Amino acid sequence: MKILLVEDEVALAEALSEILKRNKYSVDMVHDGEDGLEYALTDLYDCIILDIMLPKMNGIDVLRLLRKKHINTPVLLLTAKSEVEDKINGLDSGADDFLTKPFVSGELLARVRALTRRRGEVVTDEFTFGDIALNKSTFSLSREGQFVKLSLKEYQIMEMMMVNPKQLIPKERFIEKIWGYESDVEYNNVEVYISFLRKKLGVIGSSVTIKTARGIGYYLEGGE
Amino acid sequence: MKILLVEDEVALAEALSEILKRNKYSVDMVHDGEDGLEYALTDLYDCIILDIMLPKMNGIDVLRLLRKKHINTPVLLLTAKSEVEDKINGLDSGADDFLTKPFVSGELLARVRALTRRRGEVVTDEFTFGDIALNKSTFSLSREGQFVKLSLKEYQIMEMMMVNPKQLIPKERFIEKIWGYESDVEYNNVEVYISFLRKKLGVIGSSVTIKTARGIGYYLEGGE
DNA sequence: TGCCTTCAAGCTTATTTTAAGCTGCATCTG
DNA sequence: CAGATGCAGCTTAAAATAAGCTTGAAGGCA
Repeated sequence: MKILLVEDEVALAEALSEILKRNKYSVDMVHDGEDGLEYALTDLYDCIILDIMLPKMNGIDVLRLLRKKHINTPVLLLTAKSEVEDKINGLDSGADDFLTKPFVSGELLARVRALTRRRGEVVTDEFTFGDIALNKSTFSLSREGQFVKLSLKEYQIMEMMMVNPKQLIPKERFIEKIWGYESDVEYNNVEVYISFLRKKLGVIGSSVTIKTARGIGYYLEGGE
Repeated sequence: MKILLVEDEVALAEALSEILKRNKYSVDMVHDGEDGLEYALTDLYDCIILDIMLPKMNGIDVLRLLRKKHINTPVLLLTAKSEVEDKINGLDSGADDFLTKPFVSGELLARVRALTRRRGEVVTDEFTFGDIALNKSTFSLSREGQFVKLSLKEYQIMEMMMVNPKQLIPKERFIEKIWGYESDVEYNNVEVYISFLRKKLGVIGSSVTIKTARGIGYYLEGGE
């Protein structure tokens, strides 16, 4: 998910970029309106965060030109407090949402999320390996139309293995990542969930199996 | 509102055409890729429904050629289940949306509506999913002539789920979007409204259900 | 007043954890 | 080499915990 950030206050820009990156977006950052326009015209972005007050060309004009050239990337405008007219102009020029400075990071993220979702494209929240697919939006495992629902922990464990299948994952790693470092859950707990998962793989008749590496951990196999 | 339907399975094509016509679209129907391309190039259509597997020329190629000739009519691609690669190819070639076979008519209509709306003109005030419709201007849920009124919060929650049904929505997301980021309403509040909505879905006898994903959130299911 | 919203409490149900007995491999010993 | 021993992991059932549901009541707003 690629975001273009157009903001001239360098400190703020850096901070935002940092927040976005930490949330798995890849961010391109420019500091004036002309650059913003040029980058945006590549139509490479899933979302554009655009300040209104910018050197060389203001955000509203950038937005207007973009829309004229049929770049319909969702745009989130940043406005200084209470510039109501800006908001109205922005809306008329094709902005999708506003954020009034100052704002908290959670709000920014929520809006970006909303904008990128609104496009309605296909959401492939799916990992696949061998003959199975792990679906994030329904927390289920499937194979050829057969489904089983997974519980949260089951899902997390399965996801870890499917991110890079065939990769051996030590039991500690599961515990660290899912339960946290200072949790004192026993290894047996992981074993229990592996057992649940094996059963569910059987239910949908998958050829994928969870292999045990004695003394170490688990990995996925099968599907070739 | 004019739609081009390119689908080689004649029975399916007839059925779709019937559904679309009943919803006030005028439909042209062709059964292979070459005809599809030729018709589409007239640029007469508001939306093209395009199967991928087609005789003479496949849907992806048709789409690619169209886009190359700057025909930007919104295209809804029909893919067979689990052809993930098709989806990726389709997206790259300029498709606007996908529908995976088999699908229900409500979903087809909703997507066509979304695609034709994107162009600007028509503003529908209804979301549909499965056998129900959510009416934006009357704040009501309906199924085959039966109505229930929804309160504001009920409506907002329902709308969020109907925008992309089957998509799991975390409770946080509801709270962020409906109550605001810094509100400290409890999760229980969402649960209460979900409970209200379930009751109202029951009242109109809908087959749509709100599924719980424990520890995460909710999603709509049903209608097939 | 009447509806909508929120909160709280008790209840129900699912998930998570613990614990115990079993299985099988690997090593040790006679 | 056979049998014994021990460890690691597997599986299951049951207990503990957590999440979610539903209802009723209180407060707010029109």
